[in-house]
Amino acid sequence: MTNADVARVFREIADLLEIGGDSGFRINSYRRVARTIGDLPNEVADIAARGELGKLPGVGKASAEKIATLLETGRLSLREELGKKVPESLLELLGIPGMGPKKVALLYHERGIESLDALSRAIASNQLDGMKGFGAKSIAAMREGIEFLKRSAGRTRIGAAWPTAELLRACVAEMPGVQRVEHAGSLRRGRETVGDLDLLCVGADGRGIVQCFTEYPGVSRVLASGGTKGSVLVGLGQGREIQVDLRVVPAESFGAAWQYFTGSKEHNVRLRERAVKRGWTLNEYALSEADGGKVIASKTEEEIYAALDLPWIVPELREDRGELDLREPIDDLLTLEDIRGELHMHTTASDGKHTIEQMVQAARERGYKYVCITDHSQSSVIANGLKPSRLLRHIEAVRKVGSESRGMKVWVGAEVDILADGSLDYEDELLAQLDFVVASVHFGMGKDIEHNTQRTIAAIRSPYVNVIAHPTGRLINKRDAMPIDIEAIAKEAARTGTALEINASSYRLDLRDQHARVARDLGATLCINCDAHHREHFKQMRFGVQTARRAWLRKQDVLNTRGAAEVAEFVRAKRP
DNA sequence: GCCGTTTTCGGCCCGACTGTTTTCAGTCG
Repeated sequence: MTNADVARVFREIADLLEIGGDSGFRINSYRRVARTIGDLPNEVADIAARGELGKLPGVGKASAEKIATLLETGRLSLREELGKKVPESLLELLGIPGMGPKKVALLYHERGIESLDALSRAIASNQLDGMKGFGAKSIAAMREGIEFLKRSAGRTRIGAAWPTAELLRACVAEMPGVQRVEHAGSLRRGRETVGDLDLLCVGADGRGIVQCFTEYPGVSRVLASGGTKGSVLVGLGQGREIQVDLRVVPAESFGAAWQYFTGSKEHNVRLRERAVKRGWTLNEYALSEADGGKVIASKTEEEIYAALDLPWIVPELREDRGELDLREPIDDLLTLEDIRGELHMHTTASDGKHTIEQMVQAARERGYKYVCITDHSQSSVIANGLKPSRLLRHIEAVRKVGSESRGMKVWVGAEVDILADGSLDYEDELLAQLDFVVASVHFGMGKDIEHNTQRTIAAIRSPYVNVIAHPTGRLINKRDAMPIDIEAIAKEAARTGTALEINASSYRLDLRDQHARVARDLGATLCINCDAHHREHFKQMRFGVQTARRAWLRKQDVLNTRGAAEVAEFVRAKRP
């Protein structure tokens, strides 16, 4: 059983308990366990084998036993009993916006509705008419909700959501009476996917601004529209939609509101607990004395954190992953401005869209000090990988561009396939002619964790390999990460002086945040690359940097924050 | 079910919007 499997079982238990009307606190603890396991960078089975399940946050004696049973037998009696009490297909009904456990239970007990299809049929044949709590508007909302569920494929890649978010922010900024507007939610925290978009604005006439917002031309449906809050659906293209929430607050509440709507939910719960312990209460308007007492802080996030004896915590860290235990802010947390070059990109020599000159020019326009051209190796046939003879000519071509490049170092490298047995797609004699080598797996990812790990470690041990690119091969929302032992890989990378990539493409973001954090903790150097196949792809660096910040990476942890001479020294130190 | 600077029991974060049960429960974030 993978971590995701264990997490799913705990989530399903929580959902089923909720439909059954169990204690909210008990339900929450199952959700907490699901989240803890789902977030783990390493295998929960290894933690179980060491007898350390109870050390995980939110995992007590009862949950530890359930996890162990699940890992040993693949089954859990509580889960199976709950599945017998009510049909499992009820879980899919919870996905309908506006539909919660109480309504699902009511539909099941009073009308025997067990699935999305059954609900669609019941609505179509007016079977819900006269049901208590289900008026005409509720039924219409359910019908549209089912349609939305079919159109939306869950969470959206941050790269797909970002342009729409920026457009909406600019649009709200132009509305009459709006003084300030900012992103909040998981977009601001830089998560790899977002569930919805959150905008927060300062303005006096909330109702007027919300009204104006719901009339924006891109809005396909208005979900809610009140005096301080509006929710709408906006098209993302290709028939996909995303929910966008706008909150309007007075200027004096902006800090409290921004903190509140940035989340994460878990971070906020911890923060409010901290407030309660001091006899205060924290909401989106202010940190204040309990029972409507005087306001302690509200204007800025900094004031609120300071009142709770905390440094201001950067949004990417707000995940309840230990950031509230920090006494001091992390020095030198990586920023976009720290990035001085890119070491993984493609040209028309393999499957890129631009020539060497065009890619170099695009990097120059971003202010980079160096680039490395890394086209595909011969085994990547579909990507027009280079046979050795072509590579030799390509090396000459890149060196020529480099010799004519003023103020920016141009290196020649390759993205070399790691073959099934861990060997590389070019001979050492050829690799030795390159300035820098990126190695990666492109096929045969379906193997087990032991095989994948040894395959990657074999590549790390080559004296010519400088970066392992997209180490798990995942494609967000498309292909799962291949299982790897990140601790073993990170230790070997640290020992040999090999960097591990955070691929900044929003399709990949690989290593992901939690993996990168483990890698850094074990002493490995990270390297953030856009894997650009088009000059526009350089813009994805912001997502890679946010992922790195979520991994608590500092400037010194990242290879391409260093100068060209230091990068060259990183290579030289590993060569024979 | 979890947890502890109110520590082994008794708490566990907070408010907006909607529909409709006309005083509030359900859902959401």
